[in-house]
Amino acid sequence: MKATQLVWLRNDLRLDDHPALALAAEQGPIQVVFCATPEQWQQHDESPAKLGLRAAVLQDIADRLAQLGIPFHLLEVDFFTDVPDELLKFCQQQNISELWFQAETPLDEQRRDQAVNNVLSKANINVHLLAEDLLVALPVKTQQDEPFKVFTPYYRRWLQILEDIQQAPYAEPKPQGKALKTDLLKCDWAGEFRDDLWPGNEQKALERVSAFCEIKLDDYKSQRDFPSKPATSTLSPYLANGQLGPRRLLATIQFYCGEANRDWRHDDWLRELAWRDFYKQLLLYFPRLSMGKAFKPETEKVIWREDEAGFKAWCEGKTGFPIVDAAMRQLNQTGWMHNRLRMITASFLSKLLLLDWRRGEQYFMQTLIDGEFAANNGGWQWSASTGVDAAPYFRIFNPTLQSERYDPQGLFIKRFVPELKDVPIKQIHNPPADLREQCGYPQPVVDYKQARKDAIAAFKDLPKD
DNA sequence: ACCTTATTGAA
DNA sequence: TCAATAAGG
Repeated sequence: MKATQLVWLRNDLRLDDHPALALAAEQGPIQVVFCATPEQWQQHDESPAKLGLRAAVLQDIADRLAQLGIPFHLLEVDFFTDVPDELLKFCQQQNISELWFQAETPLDEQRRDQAVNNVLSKANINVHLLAEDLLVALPVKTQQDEPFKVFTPYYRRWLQILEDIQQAPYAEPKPQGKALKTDLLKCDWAGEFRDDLWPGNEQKALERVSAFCEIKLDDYKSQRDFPSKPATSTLSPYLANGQLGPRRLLATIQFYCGEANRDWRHDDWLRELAWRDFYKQLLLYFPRLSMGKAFKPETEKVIWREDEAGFKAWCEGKTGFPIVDAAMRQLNQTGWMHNRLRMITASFLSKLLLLDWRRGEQYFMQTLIDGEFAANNGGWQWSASTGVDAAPYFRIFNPTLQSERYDPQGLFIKRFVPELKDVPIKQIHNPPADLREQCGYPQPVVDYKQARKDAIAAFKDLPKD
């Protein structure tokens, strides 16, 4: 009789392409557990939308596991620090001696996993802690054995390694017996989310990957920067909860690039997946990133402004800069924001309002359905010029120019800022004062030229540590 | 993964 | 006036 293998799901909520599930199932019959930690999630600013999607995904998994005859258990405690004892208790009750899970890189998660490893190992439970589930989980290091601090060289090395280690997606676990009764899970912590935009269903997520690669991969590079066009994958909410596995994404890219006779290694969307790996693995080497610290120590000396009215206007999409406001309203209404707009709004907060980038980072986490610590922190520090491979401090987005370039017809603005729906194209990017008055649209909260000068001055001559 | 300003030469 | 280009934040 083979020993029962317990698979602990965390941010990898799927059955397809799941290393821990697949490898555990080779060893014996499996059971699956998820441990909710709602207080901890709140401390980490996880948004209601993200938790809502998570609950839906868990229900989908529970139902499908029941069909396969695989037992699923939902545990709940308050904090990560409560998890080791809860898992130990569960293993002892169920007489389980093998536990499988995949690493996560933020510091609190690393510490939780180490504690689980210690507590369960002491109780003679074998802990199989697999690598973080990235496309390239192996260390990607320079010739000097240092972690890369710039994306482009990281990406070159990453591509080389990826070619060597290419791994096919893992198959979904096989049926393990008669179907079990399905339970309705109790997830009091779940929040509202746009399930019309992101169904909490693994099959639909996988279909979206294929549809995106088949229809949009060719034009991704040329179209991705226009927020009014549906040119991006919109898969990030599924990546954040781990509803899609990285090998499945790579295999789908390779399949459709092959069909189109293109080299998958030059695919621009794959490059975005490399950014995801880049930011996640950085947390292993630079714990200060998980501690609210800037990557560049000298930028801790920047004196950020105190401006509650400005912050509130930014959050609510009432800054008087149409593209910024449209972007923030897209975030508030859907839980998602187009990537180009994330850069524009982050630059606006950290440079033009000169507010501490951590405030923007937090608001994004509290609102985004795809909020994910590594990428969110990485993106904000890039924008604020405090991070790895950061934009130079003087690289400040001009919201009006960005708007003219990437929303030339004002279509995106009109979709989310209805006050401006009748404003002519020529004036939509920066309407004159009297027209704003007529439309009931706010005047600009900052003077762009002056704000730009102030931002450059705030960063200039910082003492090097 | 940016923007401004100065300069030049053409309309 | 205006587009193209270079330099520098």
